[in-house]
Amino acid sequence: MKPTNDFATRLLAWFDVSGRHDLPWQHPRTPYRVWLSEIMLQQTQVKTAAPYFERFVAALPTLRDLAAAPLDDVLALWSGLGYYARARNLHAAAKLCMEQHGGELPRDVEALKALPGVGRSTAAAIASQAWNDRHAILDGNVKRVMCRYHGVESFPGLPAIEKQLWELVDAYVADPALPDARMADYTQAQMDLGATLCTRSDPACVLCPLQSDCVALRDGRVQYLPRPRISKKTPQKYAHVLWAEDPQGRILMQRRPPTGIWASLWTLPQADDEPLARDWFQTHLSGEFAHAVPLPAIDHAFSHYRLRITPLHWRGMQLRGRIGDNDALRWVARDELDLLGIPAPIRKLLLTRPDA
DNA sequence: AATTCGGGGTT
DNA sequence: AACCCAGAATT
Repeated sequence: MKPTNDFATRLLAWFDVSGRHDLPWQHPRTPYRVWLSEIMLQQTQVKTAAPYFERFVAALPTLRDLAAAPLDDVLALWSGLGYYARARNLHAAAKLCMEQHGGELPRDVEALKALPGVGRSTAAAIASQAWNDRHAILDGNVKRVMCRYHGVESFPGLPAIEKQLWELVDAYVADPALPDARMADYTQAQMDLGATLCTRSDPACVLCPLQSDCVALRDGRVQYLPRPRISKKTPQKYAHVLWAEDPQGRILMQRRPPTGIWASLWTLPQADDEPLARDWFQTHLSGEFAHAVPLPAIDHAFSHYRLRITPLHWRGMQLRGRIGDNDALRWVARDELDLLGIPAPIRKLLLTRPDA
């Protein structure tokens, strides 16, 4: 626990030679693009987020554009990326910046943390990368590096351990040998070290600039640190979805409620079991429920439960009465699907073409 | 302090 | 199958 060595100096020297200098959000590196990238990269790998980032900034190049866009457009750009609260928070934060910060991101970590979707680490990442301000991050990469470098033998997600890790990174970032002008590089260097060298499995310790005083390497503990969280098995849940097409081949889509899983996204009408699916059908549609064509079940895994989705398909359906022309239930043509935020497994299902 | 939010990739 | 990943908000 001696943050008085040349941690930052060695890390920056390594970064200059071996860091990542061509990530999409680095050219140009504007506050808006840094912010967007940090939100997209929460619990998401660079390789996954990169194409979404390119598409997003092409459609909404500035914070002003984002604030002015309909939420449905933002969710459509996020569709398939997961953790959709990030998209809703991003949109709300953009509007807040328009009203309270003159259309710009605030250059202040406390104001950044007050934005929805921005916590302590993300605020520090934005401030350091956008303006070279002196703030320490503590993301998954830094936690892994710190646990190994200091030989932390407890799961880093525990509040007490996390507090200890924050104290460590705060001490390192206060090193006078770390120049103000290099704070953006320092933050990027830590993430690059964790993502490309000090990886979860099979880290390249032989190439590491910190190998001379890494506790885990010294003690042969690298492959055991950081310790994993205590696992518990995830429950199995079930859902029946109703895929109804009208005579024009349009699909009946329903907007999910603003809270819970897939909040505010568009999906097929869904029920917990088949009797409830029948009830929904008979309330909303005219036709014969028993004429449903069952399609193969889809197994989808979330982080905290597994979901088996059983689709039922009908053609030539129409709604009862006048229900349907509203913001939560409507017929959608196939070529309009790209304009909606749709969960990945439902989008994948709709792209298959059920047989006659 | 524990749970809730996705989806893709790795092992 | 289990686990992880540039975490934050909610309860």
